[in-house]
Amino acid sequence: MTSATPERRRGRQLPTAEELRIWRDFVETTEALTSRVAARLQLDSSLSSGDYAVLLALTEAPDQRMRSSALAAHIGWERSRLSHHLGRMERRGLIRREECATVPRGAEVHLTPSGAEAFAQATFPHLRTIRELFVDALTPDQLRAAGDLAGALREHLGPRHEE
Amino acid sequence: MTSATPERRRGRQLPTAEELRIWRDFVETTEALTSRVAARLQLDSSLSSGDYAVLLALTEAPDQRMRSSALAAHIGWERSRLSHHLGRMERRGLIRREECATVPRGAEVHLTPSGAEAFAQATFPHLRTIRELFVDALTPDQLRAAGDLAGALREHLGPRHEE
DNA sequence: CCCGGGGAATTGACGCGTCAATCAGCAGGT
DNA sequence: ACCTGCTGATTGACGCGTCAATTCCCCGGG
Repeated sequence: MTSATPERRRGRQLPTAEELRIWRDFVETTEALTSRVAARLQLDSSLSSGDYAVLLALTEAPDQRMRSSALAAHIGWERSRLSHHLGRMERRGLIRREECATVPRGAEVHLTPSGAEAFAQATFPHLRTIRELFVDALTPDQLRAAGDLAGALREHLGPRHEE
Repeated sequence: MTSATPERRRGRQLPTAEELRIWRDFVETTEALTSRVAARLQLDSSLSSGDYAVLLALTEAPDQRMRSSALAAHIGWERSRLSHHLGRMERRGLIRREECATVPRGAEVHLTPSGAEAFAQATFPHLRTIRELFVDALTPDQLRAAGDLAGALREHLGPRHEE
């Protein structure tokens, strides 16, 4: 029996129809939102969100360069993902990879002038998009709630980081 | 602080640092969440979220079959995306495509027994995952807030659906 | 000197998404 | 009949992600 103890139906049973509805709504909406933001970024500047993340990190890095493993850790990507992405970005001239003197087998990622330029051009419209599609959609309360939500979800997620 | 112009600083300026922080938190967290849910689904049942969405729609469809355009509309996918995905699913024997008698050039997507079976096996652990990673992470208030948020964002997003 | 590890990074295969073409039938108009 | 155009669906090219090898180099033992 599925005890209807007031305190705890959580943790044992399946989600209710209402909870499920919220889940689907939530997922579909955030997916739509991020894909719209990404599409605008692409239109405005020919950069993907991934490009933007990399360029942002490099722009803020001392000397606009970074070891690729440090970069991966910084933006929370898997190494191989970054490697593939850097390959594509290098072809487009946004970054450059150089052998690193200090570390054996260490690659250093440099921001090129054209990469810096692309980032500089992109950032203003991108921030505006975030405001238009996210911030402006929400009341101050809802915005706070979004922050809370993210915190709660992340906290719940973080611990059990692998089985 | 952000100018408290009575009228509403919305729509003109860039997001504040705080708003931006919330945005990043929100996006990163939801991305982590959905990718974890997808990974679990994959582990438990060898289905991707896309597979699941398609199988769910077909399972609920009268006669477990559906015109592919209707299917695309139902789950909100682009036609070509669905086409690619159905190709992959057909190779795995989850669905079957047949020429549709009534409509010229119309393809009808059928759920195969093995597709139905896979869905049946997948759904219970998947719902449990949703409860564990999403519902259980939130208080009832936060859950409601998530629904509100989705509603507000979707509403703001929906109108200008494309130019 | 050779050999087994181990860390840093890359590579390849493959699934997944998007965009832009393309194709097959079925209008209508002239 | 012959273009024009429409809708439904597929295809190809390419970017993106993940997982499982693989490479390179260095280090510590034997």
